[in-house]
Amino acid sequence: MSVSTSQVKLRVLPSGRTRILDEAAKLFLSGGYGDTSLRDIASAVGIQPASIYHHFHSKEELFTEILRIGVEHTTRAFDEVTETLATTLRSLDPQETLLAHIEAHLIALFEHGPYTAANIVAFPVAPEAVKSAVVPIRDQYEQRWDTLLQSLATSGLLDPNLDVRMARRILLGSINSTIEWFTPKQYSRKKKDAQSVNDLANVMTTLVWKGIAR
Amino acid sequence: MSVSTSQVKLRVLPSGRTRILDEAAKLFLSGGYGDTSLRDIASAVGIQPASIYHHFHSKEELFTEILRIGVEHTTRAFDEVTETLATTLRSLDPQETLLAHIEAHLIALFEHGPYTAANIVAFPVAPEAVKSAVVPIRDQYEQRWDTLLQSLATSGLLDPNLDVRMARRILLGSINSTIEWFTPKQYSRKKKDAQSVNDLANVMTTLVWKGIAR
DNA sequence: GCGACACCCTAACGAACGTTCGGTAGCTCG
DNA sequence: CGAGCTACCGAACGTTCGTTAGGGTGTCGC
Repeated sequence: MSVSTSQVKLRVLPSGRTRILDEAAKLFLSGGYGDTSLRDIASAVGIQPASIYHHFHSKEELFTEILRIGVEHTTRAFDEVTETLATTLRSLDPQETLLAHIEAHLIALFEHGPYTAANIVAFPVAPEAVKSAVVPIRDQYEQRWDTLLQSLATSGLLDPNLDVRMARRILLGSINSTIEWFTPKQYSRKKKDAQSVNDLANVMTTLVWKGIAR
Repeated sequence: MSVSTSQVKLRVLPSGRTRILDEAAKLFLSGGYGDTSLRDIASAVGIQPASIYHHFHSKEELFTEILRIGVEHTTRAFDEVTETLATTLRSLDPQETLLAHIEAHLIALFEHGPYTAANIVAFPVAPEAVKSAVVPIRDQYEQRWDTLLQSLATSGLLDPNLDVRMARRILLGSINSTIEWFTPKQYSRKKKDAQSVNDLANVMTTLVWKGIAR
């Protein structure tokens, strides 16, 4: 008890800038860019609208930063999986590789919630200036998927008629759109159709790999 | 030449209300609900903002109507395919059935452009009142897909481990997300990767049916 | 030829918006 | 102790927003 309470709080609780980002991400996620005002964000954080300008130059910069963080989380998750798989000695089943990356993407989507999810629902209707700022780092992430799928293709593991870039877009599109209907087990209230992110990843991978046909 | 020019124009050109809907749909599609003002819409149509209120009670009603029309187009397209397939005497290949419905959905998405597309990109960040007004008719459409897939499942044509509702959600999610990257041949400027909606439907169907694995 | 109605106008309302400015409390460090 | 910095506040700015009120003009049925 010798450590002062204020010091502990400062370490544990998010600082001002992070608090703004967290609350803003939630609001942008549910209301988009135009319908979320800086006054909404400020009141969610418990500060005055003017105080936001101490941390960000403009509303657009704040929004761009949120999208950037979201992509960053996803990219890092992808790279960690790649690294883990590389250091694993056992031979790599291609379907397991796919599963690991799909799961990582889904975890980023549902676990780091608002930041990543905002990239799905709020990006398409974002101001042009925001879009063009985020597109380059989104491209970097998509490039990783292209590389992964291409390596599977050159190993002869994919349908040779498949357009890899097209397959990647459809694949990521289907994964991302789960944000609109899936609720992970731990957050769901009704136990009925509740499943874990892991379950979802398994279903998605099987579906992508083998299709829906018997 | 006995028919007066004005009469012909009145039949061919969209009337005031339709013009408003058309322009508004385009703007809502690219900017979402909050960032699209009635003044933007009015100036695109070439009228005054106040004139919109002669046709719609509020901005929300206008937006809701656009989303409603979009779903209506998609639903009608689905039903027309069902009817056509029913009156066709030859036996129905399940994959062809799927292809026909996927193609119909994609045509509605890219041909009736803004109305249907707005349901994909602008709906998730729409005001709650708008969402709850559109959800019931969206459900009706999704119900048709559930029925279709369920009939395939009970015929033993689908993977028995498959959750039909989940598969439908993933399937529709992947189809809908094409709106963010696909540009049909006739509209595309660069000939390189240009393909028709029909081509896209074929790729999607094969992918959904058999997966990406060789 | 005249009321009724559809359609669009000008003008303006109050509210909400992003943003700016000057100031202040508290902490750090010489 | 006091200069300097971080984090925030209160008040206000000019602008834009959705919406309303009231008026004008053309067309159509009677």
